[in-house]
Amino acid sequence: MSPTRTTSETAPVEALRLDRQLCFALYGAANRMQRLYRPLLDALGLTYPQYLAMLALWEQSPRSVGALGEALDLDSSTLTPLLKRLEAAGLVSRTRDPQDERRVIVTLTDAGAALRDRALTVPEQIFCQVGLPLDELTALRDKLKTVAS
Amino acid sequence: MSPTRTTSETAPVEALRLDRQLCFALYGAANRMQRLYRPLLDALGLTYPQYLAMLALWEQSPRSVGALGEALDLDSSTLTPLLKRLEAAGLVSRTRDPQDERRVIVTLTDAGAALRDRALTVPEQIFCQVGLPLDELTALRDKLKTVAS
DNA sequence: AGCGATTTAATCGCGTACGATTTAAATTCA
DNA sequence: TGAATTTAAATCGTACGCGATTAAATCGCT
Repeated sequence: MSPTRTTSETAPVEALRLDRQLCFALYGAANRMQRLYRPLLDALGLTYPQYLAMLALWEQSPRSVGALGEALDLDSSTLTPLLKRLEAAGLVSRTRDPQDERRVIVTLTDAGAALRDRALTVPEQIFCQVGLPLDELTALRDKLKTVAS
Repeated sequence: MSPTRTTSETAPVEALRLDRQLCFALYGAANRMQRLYRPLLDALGLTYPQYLAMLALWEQSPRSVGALGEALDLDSSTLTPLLKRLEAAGLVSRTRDPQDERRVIVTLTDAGAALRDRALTVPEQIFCQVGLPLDELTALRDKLKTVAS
């Protein structure tokens, strides 16, 4: 009755089991979350990371690339192309800081500021699909903030 | 004493605050986790998603692309190029299933199976850096599995 | 003032993710 | 049986992430 041994279900090494990995749970949840947002953000003409950048800018608008990167934990090699696309979409402007020409200042355009109104319903729509009670969601979010940071 | 009004800290719309978003906590934690793994996986010659694919294959080796995609929640447009790179690295072989020529069967090579030994210490090394007690890590992992799935 | 060190973005290369489409093989069923 | 449908992978295009490097501006120090 021993299983056929053509497949190598090599003696379960517990430490390496996929379903035991926090990293995989995180990876999967992050991917699924992005898929959940996609249809809503498509309607706004934003990608998921662009949406996060807009959230940051809606909170505070003239910001340097560096400050934005700090807030999002992304560096300029990721942000620069993303911001150029937001600029091409007419949502932000990018100008050198006259006080310090190394810095690039990102500012919401009127269209970028206005887009916030259309984004207002997004969080609620996502919440409904996540399927966690608010208190658990909050606890999960706060626990995630402590992971490897 | 009101703040200067050149910056548009537009009246805090609670629902859109970055620090309130589960999606952003997830996004950040997933990115940070990947950065944590990078130096360890570099030593194994694997990327992070490749490592996850190898975890799945170490559990069960001849698997179709579809079955692997099911396990990882990825589709063939992501997996096919990834698996071709693992094949180029000599860790897996890819062959058409003779029983059903639509299917491609992915099998660990000897080198691929052997790599598991060198991966054995990875989970422990990561655990030390994540900074969560085991019971909290387990609870977090299991909660993540329920998110949007 | 001058010059090396530092800081800030941008650039480049590689490897994902994924929607949309394509190709080929297997299956259904008229 | 054979045409239409379904299924499995591959292909293609777009947009990340990020390590490594580069370029330009500023700072620090004598």
